[in-house]
Amino acid sequence: MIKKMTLEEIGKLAGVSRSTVSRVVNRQPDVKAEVRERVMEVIRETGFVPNSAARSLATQRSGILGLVIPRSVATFFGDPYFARLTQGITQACNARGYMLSLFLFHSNNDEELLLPRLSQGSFLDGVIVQATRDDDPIIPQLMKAALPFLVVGRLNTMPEGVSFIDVDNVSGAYKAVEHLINLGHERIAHITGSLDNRASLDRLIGYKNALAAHNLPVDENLIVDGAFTEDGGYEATRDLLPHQPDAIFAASDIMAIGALRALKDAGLQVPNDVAVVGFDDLLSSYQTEFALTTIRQPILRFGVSAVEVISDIIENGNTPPRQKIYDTELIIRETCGARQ
Amino acid sequence: MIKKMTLEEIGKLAGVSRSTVSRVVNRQPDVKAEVRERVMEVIRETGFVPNSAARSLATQRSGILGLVIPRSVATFFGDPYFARLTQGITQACNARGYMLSLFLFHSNNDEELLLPRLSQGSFLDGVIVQATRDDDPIIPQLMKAALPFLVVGRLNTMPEGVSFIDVDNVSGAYKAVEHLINLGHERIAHITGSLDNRASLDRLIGYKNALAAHNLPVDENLIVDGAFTEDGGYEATRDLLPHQPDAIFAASDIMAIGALRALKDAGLQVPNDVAVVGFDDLLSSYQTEFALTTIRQPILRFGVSAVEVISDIIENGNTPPRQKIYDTELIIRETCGARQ
DNA sequence: CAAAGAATTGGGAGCGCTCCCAGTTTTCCC
DNA sequence: GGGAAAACTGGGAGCGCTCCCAATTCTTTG
Repeated sequence: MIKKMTLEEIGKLAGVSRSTVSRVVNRQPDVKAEVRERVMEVIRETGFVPNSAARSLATQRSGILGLVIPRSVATFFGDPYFARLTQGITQACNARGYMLSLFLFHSNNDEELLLPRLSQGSFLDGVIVQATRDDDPIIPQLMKAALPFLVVGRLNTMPEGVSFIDVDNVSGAYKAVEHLINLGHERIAHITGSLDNRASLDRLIGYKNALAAHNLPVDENLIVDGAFTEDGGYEATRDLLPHQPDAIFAASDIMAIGALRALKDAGLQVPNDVAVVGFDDLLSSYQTEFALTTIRQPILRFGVSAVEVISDIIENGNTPPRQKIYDTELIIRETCGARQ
Repeated sequence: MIKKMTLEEIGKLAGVSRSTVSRVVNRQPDVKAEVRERVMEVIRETGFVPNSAARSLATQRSGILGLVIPRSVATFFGDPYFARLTQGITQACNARGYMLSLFLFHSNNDEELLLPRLSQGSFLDGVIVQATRDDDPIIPQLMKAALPFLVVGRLNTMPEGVSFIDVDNVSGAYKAVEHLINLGHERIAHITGSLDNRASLDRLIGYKNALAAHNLPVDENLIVDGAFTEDGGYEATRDLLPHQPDAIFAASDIMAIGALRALKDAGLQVPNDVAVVGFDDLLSSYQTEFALTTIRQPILRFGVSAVEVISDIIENGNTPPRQKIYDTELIIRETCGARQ
């Protein structure tokens, strides 16, 4: 069991003052090399780590970032999206010396109780918030507090002056559909995610844009909601089959898997009878049964980038607001038929 | 934008001293009702929240718990197990007023750099650590630091005096297999998880115990490693089929899904030709294609309980070490055939 | 060799809170 | 109504650190 030391005590052991030890700990230049070495030695021997509360109090900085998952999306926390995002964020935090504090709101009550503590207690230097429903009070509340924050994803209508990072869902969907069109498909169906969600909406727009750009008609019978679940994708595909699509673009890989399964059960060949393209490319590690062509979102880099942006905001203020949109990448595997 | 206030300033506004405001904020009894009300009013108006660094410095308590995912298991972070566990933990943290700090170690370097800061900086009141490989240095390091901690899961050989909570994998597996035996099955196969893992090992023991208790032979051909993945379960099942099992107990639901798929592809009926039982019951929300009989682990409650135990240790010390083992529950659905 | 300048070091003050103790006010009871 | 006890309140000290400024030591240079 290691005794907790103070700067003062370390100083005594090394025969210098509190201030000098502080300089050594904080890597400030004005210390004679020989003295620095002596102090470092004592620090090494004692395993001294400065008290973070005292440091925060003195510097008005905590070195802690918050990751806030609002109530309205906390139920999706099991989604691999969050796992990856969190991995990216922690990776970047570790690299930059930030600690990460996780706020998963389960109830209204949680939000009401925690939000003020979180935004006012000067416990956090900045916050990364997952985008939520437009009418969620979190973002307005965060704006009122003088706390730097960054939204990951977007709302349908984004308040003025808010920093965010997001993926270009419109162009991602466009790429997927254009790829199918280039392969000669004409009756391209779309399985959407839940449409209360900006990402789903954007992917739908991209789908329609691509059809329009290639003079293909939009057939509403070929657009079905799959609710972002595998079963939803399965059911949607069953509904789609009577309308004879020759390709399906699913707004998520999970739904694409459901679609593939439905096609298999219906005795259809992929990609010969029906081609399939998904969206996300988050599943690769879990699911290799199908070699799914998909649109890759760089979620890991996304998390890393979130930390970079928020720390930029912390250092330099939120003007102008940072608004970054990441590109997606078409990953061609086998379900689209391009590899035959 | 709300100005950050101090106790002193709130006191001035309410016409009382710093100390009285402190008493009100901390719900101490010795304040006249009328004064208390006046102070509360000012706090409400100003949205005052006490500075947490100052409070931590004075009380030597941070109100923050750490959740540590060691490097050797961080790659599994996408597993729904962690999502659920984290949900349970955050839920309990929110309820008890703790903040949660997440440490996901990605590299050796992360561990070496962060562990001392984490255990010595008096930044955390206590730590919940996911169990890891036996030779991982985290637990020994945590023992050396004077920081309360609790292990979730178990190592193969658990150091003396360490507190942990775990699920009774042996009896869970026993229940699953006994259920199959009671249904009249005799050639019961077992798809194991990765065997470098205590949980897999324990489930294997439970499987063997149940066979032994009912005088059934252990046939090594009926025991195959499925590596905790769906594909692993699929492959394992293909390897199993030549040995004609009449039932399969998979050590995780994911592997059970793989098994079901393999059986389907082989043209076998479930449960008539082969019965299947899984383990976990964590997938229900994602996957409803098969009504899988399984052994439920109460992971959510597990997370909640972790917070309770660690805060008990924080308050009352780690003697005697807390060691709790949670029971599992057999969930009978359709793949076992009990419902026919 | 002295004076000026640069490099290094030490110590006071203060960050905002809690805790303790010494007042001060109120209440109670004979 | 007076004294003791109870209830309440205020202010000093201190938590361990950083930041600033003054003091000291070491270099340089004319």
